[in-house]
Amino acid sequence: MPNSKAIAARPAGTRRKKATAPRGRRAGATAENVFDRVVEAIQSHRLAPGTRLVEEKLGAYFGVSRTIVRQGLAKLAQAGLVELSPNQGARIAWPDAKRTADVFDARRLIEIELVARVATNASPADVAKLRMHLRTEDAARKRGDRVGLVRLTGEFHLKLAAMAGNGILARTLAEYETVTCLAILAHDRTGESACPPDEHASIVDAIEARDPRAAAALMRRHLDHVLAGLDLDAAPRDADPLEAALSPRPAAPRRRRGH
Amino acid sequence: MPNSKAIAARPAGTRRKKATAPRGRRAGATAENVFDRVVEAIQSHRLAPGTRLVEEKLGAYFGVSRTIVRQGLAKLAQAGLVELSPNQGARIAWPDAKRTADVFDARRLIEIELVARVATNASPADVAKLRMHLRTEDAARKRGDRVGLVRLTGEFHLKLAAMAGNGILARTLAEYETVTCLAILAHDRTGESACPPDEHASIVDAIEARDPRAAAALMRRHLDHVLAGLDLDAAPRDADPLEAALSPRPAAPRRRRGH
DNA sequence: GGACACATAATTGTATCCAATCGGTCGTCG
DNA sequence: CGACGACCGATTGGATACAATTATGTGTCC
Repeated sequence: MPNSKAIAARPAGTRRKKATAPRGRRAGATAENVFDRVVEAIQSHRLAPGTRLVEEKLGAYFGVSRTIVRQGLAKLAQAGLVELSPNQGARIAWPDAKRTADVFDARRLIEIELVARVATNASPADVAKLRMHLRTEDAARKRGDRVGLVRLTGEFHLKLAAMAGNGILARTLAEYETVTCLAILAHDRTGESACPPDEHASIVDAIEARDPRAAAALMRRHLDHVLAGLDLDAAPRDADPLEAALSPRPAAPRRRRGH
Repeated sequence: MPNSKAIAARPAGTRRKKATAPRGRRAGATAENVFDRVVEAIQSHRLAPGTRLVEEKLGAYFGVSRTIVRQGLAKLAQAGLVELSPNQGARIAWPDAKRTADVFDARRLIEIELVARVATNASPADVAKLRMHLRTEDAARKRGDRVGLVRLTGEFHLKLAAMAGNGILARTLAEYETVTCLAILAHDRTGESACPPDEHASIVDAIEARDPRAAAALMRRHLDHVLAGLDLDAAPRDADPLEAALSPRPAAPRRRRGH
């Protein structure tokens, strides 16, 4: 029996004390929030594949009602991050070998094309943005911030995709990216299989040199390397049952969207 | 892949009379059901882009509670078929020119590759299945069943994608397909822009001949033709407000699929 | 000791209720 | 006569209550 309430969950005035009181919408306690936090927890290796997600527990952790949790879970399921079986609740998905291979195959197809386009059309500003990102990645690496690094290396691919100008493909790739993250979690053998250090840099070099061929080839090799780092035969291992995996967030980057 | 359960319109009596009545789960009255029926209504041109979808109305039509309707709408929104603005409810999406172009771009990228793979690997059984499908398409065309034809031409692409063996890409393509359908609805100038009659057949020919290059080229041309048939400058026109578009049994005969 | 049957607890699924919000209407005032 | 503002109806957003279902534990019988 976890110490459910223990988490100083909501920083802002949660105050759900009085049922008759402002029972209306609480800003910030939305389904996207649940989604983001679970995604982040996955990326941070705090939530392992296979973990059971009980609605009420999640609600307690996040300080929201089951209604909201449910919406979040639905989104997560749609994104393929969570598996939702009829009367048995949700658990973090465990991408099997086939699915993992398929995702990488799909990414290869899409990203090779996108990076070539970027290499063809990228503005100096774009290149600068990528270089800046690389520096951030390096900083995280130096600092030994593995969690941050995982997130950042993922974002690199997303930024690249966004530069290609096709919103739909970028969105699809974002989905794939998260599943990739999950697959890495489920199948990494070293516990360390983030993207190899310099490959992103080489790709940016090729982009700056306006060499689509090279950029495409590098991207392909890069993805192949990441895939090669996985052990697809790994059997599902038991997951810690939610525990305090989500509760005490260290200084949260917390995206404050809208404005 | 809509598993249309051929919903017999609920006997309008929504029975919210007594709370003690069979308030439990009614098989077949699920969120997927709502999703499928709306998708089908879109494909059947019964629901035009821009149509406002009022939760309670939908619920009445489908004989389900708002809870279920909302789940369905959430899925539709996730799939990009419905736009969900914060306090203003849902309406059928109206893909603008950019979005439409992006979808076609994405489809080109993916389908060219997939069709080439199929042309490389297709078994005789696969080819037979495609030929069979072509016959069904032809039958619908001969019979003047435009609604059925729209659905079938879409399914052709889906079946092809499934044969390529990558489940993820097939799923992504399925999403794109539905959005394509929406775009066609929103921007067609003739009211008749289904896939040109013989192009599917040529593609199958190329597959049977095991000529990936040709298959890819034909697919590209095919998609370009469909896109060319659209008038992307078309301004949003007002949509009939849901009307009896979905309701029990208005004008539309047929439907009643399954058995 | 093991398997089955039943009671019980935990959890999910759905309906319903109430507050919040939006859009429009009407009335008042400048 | 037009503009602004307060009401009102319609509709969405969210929490909760309760039914349904699955999971778990216990006792009995073989």
